Amino acid sequence: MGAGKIRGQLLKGTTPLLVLSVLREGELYGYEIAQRVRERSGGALAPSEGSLYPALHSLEADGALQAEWRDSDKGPRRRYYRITPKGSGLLAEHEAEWAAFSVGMARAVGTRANG
Amino acid sequence: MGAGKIRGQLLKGTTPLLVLSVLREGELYGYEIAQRVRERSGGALAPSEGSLYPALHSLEADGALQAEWRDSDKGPRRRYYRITPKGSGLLAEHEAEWAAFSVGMARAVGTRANG
DNA sequence: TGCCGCTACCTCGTAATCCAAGGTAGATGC
DNA sequence: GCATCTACCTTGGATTACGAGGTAGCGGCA
Repeated sequence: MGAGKIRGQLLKGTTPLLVLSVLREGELYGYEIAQRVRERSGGALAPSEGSLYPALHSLEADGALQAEWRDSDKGPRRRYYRITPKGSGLLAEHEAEWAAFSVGMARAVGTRANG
Repeated sequence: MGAGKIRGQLLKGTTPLLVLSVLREGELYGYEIAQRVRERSGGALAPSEGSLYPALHSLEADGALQAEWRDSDKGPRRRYYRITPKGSGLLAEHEAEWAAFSVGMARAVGTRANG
């Protein structure tokens, strides 16, 4: 069954990290963030809108993101998100936490451990 | 290490994988499983009893674990858990899912921890 | 005897947050 | 008008981690 999307509990807590991480590239709007995450993860990760938009609002409320409405030539207006200095700090924290977690999992599960 | 245990949402969905993984070594009882996970992860992961015991019961109900009460020389009796063939299959699935998730995260975030 | 601390099991309520499904709305094509 | 695509947003149900509390046996200590 190969390349199914990851769904369910594993994604919990990673949405802010994914959002902040893709926004490091520059400004993006919500719909585009979802596509970018899916692309960059090779299709493995695809946070749904029901979790993406609340996460964006939460990050904006925390001051980690700065947002702005802009009209589009075609289609509805878009809300562009940009990472703030505070967001960069938060990203660093999330990255460190993910790294620690990932290393801990690798050791505990040990499918490929050195010892 | 032990600077900070991973807590909260990141652990979601990983408890069955961790339990099955440490039980690959052989029979263990619940309290011991928790200690083993903590040791093997270098202190990074420490599922609490409030999540460990429900997970054990759930895995046993699914037929992934086989359990047996035994008296102890000192202290209360212990419930020893052993992994079943079905549990081994489930472990393989969880490992594959974790691997896919971990790789997807590494690609999306750009922070590699293992492999 | 009584109390405390350790091991070892279990359950409950709260909190987080994911997902599916549905809703609003503009632009385009038939 | 109606369907379709983009793009935003909300709601309700489900999963599950955690803290706090409970039951119990054993040993140490006064």
